[in-house]
Amino acid sequence: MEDNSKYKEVLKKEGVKSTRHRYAMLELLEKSKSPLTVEELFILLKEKTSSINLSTVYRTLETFASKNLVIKSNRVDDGKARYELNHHEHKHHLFCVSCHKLIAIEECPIGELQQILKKKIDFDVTGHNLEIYGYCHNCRKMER
Amino acid sequence: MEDNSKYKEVLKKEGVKSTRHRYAMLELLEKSKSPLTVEELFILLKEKTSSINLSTVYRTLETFASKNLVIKSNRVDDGKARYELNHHEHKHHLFCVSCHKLIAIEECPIGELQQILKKKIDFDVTGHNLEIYGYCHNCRKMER
DNA sequence: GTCGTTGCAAATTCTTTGCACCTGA
DNA sequence: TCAGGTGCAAAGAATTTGCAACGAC
Repeated sequence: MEDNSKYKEVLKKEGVKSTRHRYAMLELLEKSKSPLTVEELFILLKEKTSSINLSTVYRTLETFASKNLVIKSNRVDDGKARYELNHHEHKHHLFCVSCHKLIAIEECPIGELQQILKKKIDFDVTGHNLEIYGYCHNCRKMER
Repeated sequence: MEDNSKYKEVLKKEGVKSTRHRYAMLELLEKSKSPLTVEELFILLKEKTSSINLSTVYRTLETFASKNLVIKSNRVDDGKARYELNHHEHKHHLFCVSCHKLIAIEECPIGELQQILKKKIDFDVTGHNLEIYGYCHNCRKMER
């Protein structure tokens, strides 16, 4: 028996119904180390739960996004939207332009710049968005 | 008679053929103050040149992007890719969330991070994109 | 003449929608 | 009960592709 009380509470707070599909989606998104495409999440859901429809995944993700439970991004340039749980924490991702893998990193080089901007031009940074492109370890090996 | 010699040279350097469609595309992209969707560019092209096919626009933009003549981005969350001329200048922008002013800055905090990523996880950075949000000098004053 | 480029139509891929049925509150 | 959630099939939108004709070099 899984403990879905945490998710149940979250969903209730947002005024949407609790269903096993939604628990599963939140759980998978929470587990995932990087943003998932709808397709990826759909496949994981089919493995995890009995059955689910693609439209349901799309619709539910849209619902979640409108409640700010998840963050939708089109950052990666392959025409697929990606969703991640809104942890309200700070993380950036590396995107491998060869294999399309996303790698989360803890490093954030903005902090220092933030101070500089404040001093230099009195600009008060409230947020930022950083995307880094390149070749991951594996693809670098293959390119050699 | 238009002077396309500039574009001709660029195209030749990249080893692709020079055509009037391509001149028109480069010119329109150069004129545009903001990245264009394929559709937008297509409409402008139809006004400008006699006729052109949508697939040609798609194919040519892809060619240009692969030669780094243009930059493709999916920043805007409407499922449409946008293209802008690659001016090869490295600059970031501060975006004031209050007055919507864009401020260009020279500072770039990525260089150091790039080295770290290479050493730490053998990730080879080829590009990045940084957007910084906040309140500019003027709007800060008003907030006080 | 050759090979890259283009037009056209059809195919693909990602996403959305209409409608009937189902289910949680 | 009953409004919101879901499945299914079909529609829609953005983008890609196959192929024949065309045009730059």
